[in-house]
Amino acid sequence: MRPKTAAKWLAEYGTLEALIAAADKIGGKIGENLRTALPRLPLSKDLVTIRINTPLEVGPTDLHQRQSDNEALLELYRRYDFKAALKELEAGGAAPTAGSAGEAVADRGQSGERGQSHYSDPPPEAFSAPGEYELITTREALDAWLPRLREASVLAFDTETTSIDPMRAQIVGVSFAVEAGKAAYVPVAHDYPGAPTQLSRDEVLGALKPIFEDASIAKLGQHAKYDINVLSTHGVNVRGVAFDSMLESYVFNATTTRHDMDSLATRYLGYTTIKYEEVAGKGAKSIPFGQVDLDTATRYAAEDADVTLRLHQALYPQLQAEPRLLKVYEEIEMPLVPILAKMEQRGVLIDIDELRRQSQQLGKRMVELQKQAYASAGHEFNMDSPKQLQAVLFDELGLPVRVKTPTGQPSTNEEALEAIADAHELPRKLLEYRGLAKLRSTYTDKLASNVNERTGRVHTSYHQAVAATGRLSSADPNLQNIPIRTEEGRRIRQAFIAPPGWKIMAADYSQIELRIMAHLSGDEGLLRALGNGGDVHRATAAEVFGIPPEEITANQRSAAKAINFGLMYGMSAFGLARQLNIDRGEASDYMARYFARYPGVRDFMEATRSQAHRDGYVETLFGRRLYLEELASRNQARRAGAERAAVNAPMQGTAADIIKRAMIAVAAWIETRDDVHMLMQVHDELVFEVREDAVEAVREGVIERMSGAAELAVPLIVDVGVGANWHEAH
DNA sequence: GTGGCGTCC
DNA sequence: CAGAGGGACGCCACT
Repeated sequence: MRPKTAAKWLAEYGTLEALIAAADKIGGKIGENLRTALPRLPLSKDLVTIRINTPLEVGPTDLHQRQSDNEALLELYRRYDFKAALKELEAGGAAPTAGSAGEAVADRGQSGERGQSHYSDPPPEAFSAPGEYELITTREALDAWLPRLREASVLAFDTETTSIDPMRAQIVGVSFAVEAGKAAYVPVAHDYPGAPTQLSRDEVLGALKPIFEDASIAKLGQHAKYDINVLSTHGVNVRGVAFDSMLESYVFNATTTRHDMDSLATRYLGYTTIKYEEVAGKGAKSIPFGQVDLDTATRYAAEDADVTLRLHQALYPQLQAEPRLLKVYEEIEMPLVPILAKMEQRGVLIDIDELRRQSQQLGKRMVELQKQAYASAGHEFNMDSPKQLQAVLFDELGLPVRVKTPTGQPSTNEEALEAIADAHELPRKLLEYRGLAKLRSTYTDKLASNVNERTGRVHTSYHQAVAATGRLSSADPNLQNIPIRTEEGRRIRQAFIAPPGWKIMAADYSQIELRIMAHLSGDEGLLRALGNGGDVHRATAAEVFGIPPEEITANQRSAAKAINFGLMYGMSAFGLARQLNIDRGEASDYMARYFARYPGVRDFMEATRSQAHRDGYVETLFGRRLYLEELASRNQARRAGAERAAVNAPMQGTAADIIKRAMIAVAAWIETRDDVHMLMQVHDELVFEVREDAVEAVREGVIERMSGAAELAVPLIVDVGVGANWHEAH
């Protein structure tokens, strides 16, 4: 059950007056929909009427900041094609108004004309919170709410727990809001001296379960995946999560760094929320939420649900006004939420003994290297400290400084050590030590510590609103940067295992970003090189060097590969030269030949840059949008960086869209099977555990759905590997 | 909290 | 002329 959109309501009633009259007659119900449709309240006479008719008082957002109130009103009318009212307003003119809006208009001069006033600084006015927040501690009070929850057009909910790790969290209370300003908190496990009697967790979850599990009741959360996971560990399988204010903000403008509720409330509602630290303290002095007194807890928890609802009312209409963004939100991001939740809950089985064995081996070798390094330097020092390393290498040993850090210091990174490795024995020792130290601290030891004692698995968190391009990210632990390049690192993957009778299956897209570049650019040469199904880099080398593919040398192939990848990142001839360890002239020559053979690629990149400068954003194939504020920067380096990002984002972002679509298709297919689970996503790869007897069927089904996730001008090729562990599956 | 470094796609 | 490779997460040292 979705609320009607503004356009539908206005179409139905014809005039704003008629709509308001209808709202008056029916009262809250229409008011609810109206609020969803028109969350902003321009200070015009017409909309003051709405304000009176609805309890909502959302602060002005970007629309009002960058335009006068009357202009904002006009834009709303235009957006909803509300002709009669528009004419009326035009007759009265749309003179700019004074005050904060005027300042914002001035601010707009920097970027507004290029559409970058899409969002702006926090609005000056707050809505008049708090609303009516009810504390529920009796069965009667809870029962009185149940029908309201069922009948809500959108049910906002939130859980309060004992941990930010959903796999370990215990629920201490649940809150919900059904209309702005009307929210409730149901504590179930607050325990402190003098704590009032509360309903039990079992009784409350038992009463709410039919509602949470009813897919026809549209639910809303802020970062709902967390609450879905928490409720899942409590035996409640949440369905029907149709909205998530965090993802609405992310799709609306992914460039905004933070999409947490406090930031969003400030930004879009002009409202300062109660901070968690204010009620529970922070650091060593913090107390569990269950020890927060019920009055304070109610103000905090009910506000969470209330603000979530208000954010949705502010953000969702803005998405509705952008059909392509709305599609990304409704058809990609929201369907992905329960899928990611499931992957996180399932986790990946880890062979912890294997990790321990590897850790010991690494430690042994590190001690040897340490001794050798001390002897080589003539004294002991901390090999993990770049600062001490710098003193030993460049001050004491007097080795030449070939590479500097961005702050101008002599660098001790891999490139720097390689550059002086022939002049002294120490750099080699350091290089090997560094590699091993990295493997042990970041992978073998850390991964082992992340294994959940209850499940024997690692349960990563996939962050859905972090990467500006639309990619997912993974944390705690990060499963998207497990080593693969070197054999000793790659062995870490031997610890990612399947249970007895099951296999690990890894399915990855072959050169997906290159294929997207071919598709978006339409370059005939590149399309041909990718359409033939052969070795793309070899084919590129053949084109660039003008010789048959079979005569291409290893060096020529790797040069072509470096160009193929480098171009997608906006690399220059200088960068290519460094990458391939050749001189700049040669690198320029390669790139010139590349562009001569693939002129469509050059044109596409140039077109992307100019479109980005014109609009202030770039888009993926599916309409996901990335704003690039720094395109307008006066700082040349920043501007150049933004241009590279502008060229890269459509490819990286389209790849992200495609694999997300694939995940949705695959998840729908495997939903009714009990012989396969999707475990991991690593940008162009999906990893499953598959029962042995189902391997062939699943291989076929997964390839079909991943390949079919987009129709490009070149085929989407998927490679599949199967093995006892992730290492073998590649 | 920042800088340096290193892992992945 | 200067600067020169996109997007992440996380470890360690150091302030």
